[in-house]
Amino acid sequence: MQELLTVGAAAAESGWSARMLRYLEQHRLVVPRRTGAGYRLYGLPELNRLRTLRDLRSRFGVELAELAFARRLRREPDLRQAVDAWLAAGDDASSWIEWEQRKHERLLAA
Amino acid sequence: MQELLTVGAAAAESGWSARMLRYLEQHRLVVPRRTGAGYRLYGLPELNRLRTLRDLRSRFGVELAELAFARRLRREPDLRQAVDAWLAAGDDASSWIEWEQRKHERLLAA
DNA sequence: CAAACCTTGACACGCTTCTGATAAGGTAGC
DNA sequence: GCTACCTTATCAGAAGCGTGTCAAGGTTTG
Repeated sequence: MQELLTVGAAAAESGWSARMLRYLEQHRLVVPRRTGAGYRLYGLPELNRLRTLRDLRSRFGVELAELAFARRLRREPDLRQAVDAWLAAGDDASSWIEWEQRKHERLLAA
Repeated sequence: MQELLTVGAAAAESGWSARMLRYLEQHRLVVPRRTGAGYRLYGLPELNRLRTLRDLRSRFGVELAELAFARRLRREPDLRQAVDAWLAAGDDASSWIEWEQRKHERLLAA
């Protein structure tokens, strides 16, 4: 029982609120196991996951939906390819094709 | 002047509304250049981006915020690494699918 | 100059996410 | 058997997204 924290203790330990721990479980982001009577029990792996998740959010402002999308990206090659293509096409006017085209268009627009 | 469309024409051509074209520009997803007086001018590259963006949304249900996040992922190595670490640590993968599925069910329920 | 565009800015609506609060009831340990 | 915790369920509210719409004013062009 030393390493297993109940929800309130895990909340205090991890910096989340107990409410949020339940929310995170509901969305299967951090799922603790349960005691016979249904109490949540958080072990070291869960606590680590809670901490890193917290870090992701506070340092980078990452939302949960965005994490889910990153997940999709790595397991759906079609999607990943489509997104990469789209981003590569325009992300910073870096493409000289586009650059050239703009030059010509600018001449025409004068 | 043939290839450069003003916002209304580009809207008609691409299937977005003019309002959304301005919205997309505001979020730097598709940024047209401007005429001297400030009119937006959409060329072929922009029209293509608009079309492929529509495709991304309809085929994969990608939201704009998610695309923006994908863009962040390729620009911010710290972020990318942190996210990858989190995803790699996430053993129980099946749960994430469920999360996404709920979202799609909600979208379909219209 | 008048019509038909365009500009920015704002308000508004419906929907989703995240978070807290509160209620009604079960469990553990002294 | 009290007390302090836990459970689920529900209501509430701030903030953001995707859109439409309207207002006040500039531009192009016939």
